[in-house]
Amino acid sequence: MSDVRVRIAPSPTGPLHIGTARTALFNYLFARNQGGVFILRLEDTDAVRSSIAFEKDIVDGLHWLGLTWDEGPDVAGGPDHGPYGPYRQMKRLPLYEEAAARLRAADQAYPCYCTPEELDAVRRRQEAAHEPPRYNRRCALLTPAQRAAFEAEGRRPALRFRVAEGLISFDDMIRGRVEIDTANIGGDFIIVRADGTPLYHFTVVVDDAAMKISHVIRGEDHLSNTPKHILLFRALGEPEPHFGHLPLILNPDRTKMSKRKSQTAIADYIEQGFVREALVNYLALLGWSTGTEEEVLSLPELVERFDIRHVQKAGAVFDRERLEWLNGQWIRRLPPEELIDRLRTFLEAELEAGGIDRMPSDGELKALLPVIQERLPTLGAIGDLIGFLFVDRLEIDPSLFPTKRWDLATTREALVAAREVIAAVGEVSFEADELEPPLRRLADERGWKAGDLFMAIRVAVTGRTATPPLFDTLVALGYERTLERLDRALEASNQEAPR
RNA sequence: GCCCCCAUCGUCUAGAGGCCUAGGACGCCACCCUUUCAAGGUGGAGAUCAGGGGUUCGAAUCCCCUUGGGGGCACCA
Repeated sequence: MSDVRVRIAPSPTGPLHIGTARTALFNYLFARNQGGVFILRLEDTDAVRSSIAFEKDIVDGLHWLGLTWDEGPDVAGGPDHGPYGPYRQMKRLPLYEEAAARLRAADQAYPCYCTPEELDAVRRRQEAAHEPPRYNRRCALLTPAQRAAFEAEGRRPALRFRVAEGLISFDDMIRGRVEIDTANIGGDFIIVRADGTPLYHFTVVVDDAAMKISHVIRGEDHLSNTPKHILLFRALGEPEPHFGHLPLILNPDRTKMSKRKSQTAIADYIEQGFVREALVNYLALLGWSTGTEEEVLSLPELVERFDIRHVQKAGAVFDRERLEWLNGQWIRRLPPEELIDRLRTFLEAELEAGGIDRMPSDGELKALLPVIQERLPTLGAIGDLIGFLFVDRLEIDPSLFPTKRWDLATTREALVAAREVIAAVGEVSFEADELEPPLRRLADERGWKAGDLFMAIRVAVTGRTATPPLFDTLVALGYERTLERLDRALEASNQEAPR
């Protein structure tokens, strides 16, 4: 085993985001490719916004994607495992307190009595003067007496980290050498709130150090924050990890992907019937490529080929069409039993929503599978595809009758004739191969185009113009119901246009 | 505003100085297959490699500038 240790550190302040999922995936691919360790750590120090429901969404979502981690919590709200626990920041408070005390004792951090309102006013003034927002260091050199005076006022101090002057540089695994002057990072920053809870930039460093994280792979939005982290690692006397900043996932307008402009919750993709194989495959190829022309790759294949040096530097627009194409690819690759298994949830939802009146049996699904597997862009499309087979009473949109190329009289005449032919085939030999020849013959005899006849039957028995192949559909419907629906369509069309 | 990052078809990308008349995929268009819809097959349109300067015998590839885009600058993560 290598000494590679990477982590995904989501905060349970929202549902699992597509960007978080991709960052998790890249960390996972890197760890597995290198024979390293992949860790899940929950950054829940924002007590106001964090919730167990979001934690569940995140943990479940990562599991759903098929990612496995070696250390951390396995279940929302449940225990965690691993030699560097606990893996929830709110349970690591003593660690941060200890680290903060050390920085405080070494005067690398100092208490700041400025109120949020005061800081806001300063920031506003700087903005108005076109100056970069930056802490004015009012509390940086307070005397004990001044501190006592603030305390007497009842002010509770936050703890601020002293930012040293100088140039910070590091070799980003994706971007190469990056240099940032600490004069440009906004001045001394707060590491512990007035209420004693620690802040992100601080906890992330304390934990990455404590958990011996070797490579920090995260989104590019953290690139500018990296000097803060490096400064903290140094102040704490800890070795710096390697950093790698992934390109951002973008909205169609090329801004950072957001809930407002894109669908960002993994749960929504799951609910719409995207399969994990496709989502993983797609996300891996957003910002990375194998360097070959391979496109459809499983998680193990991705692990095998992953190379962080081939990760793109520029942001990547999320292309839902391409995801859907990949989803179709993977649905077609699923073993039949597996597909049926995954379809069940979606059929149940369809039943729940009243789209169908009964659940198809496994046998029925299995028989239908060959014609639906290549027609499903998402699992959620199943109701649309075959729902008409499982409704008790079919409603036909009157605008579909007569069919496009025929008038009502011809349509009705055709249905009457087709009903006779189908009835003559009989229940025993009700098979696709038995149905097609006589119906073709019928069209021939009457001088109709077979396609027009088939369309009339299709609309009559399914209520739709696009369906799986007609004869398979009729067989799935069954002898009795096919005749019944033909009769009803004839009745309905009669009422529509009485002659 | 300041700092940082980035820049190849509409989109995701291949490209590590000559293999590039820039390749693939999605999407789009046409044709084939075909009872509809898909799937599949074949072909096509689509990028003067953001622009301009260098370096070099030779640049999409290296350097600089410009332009454009993005991100960061919280007692959020």
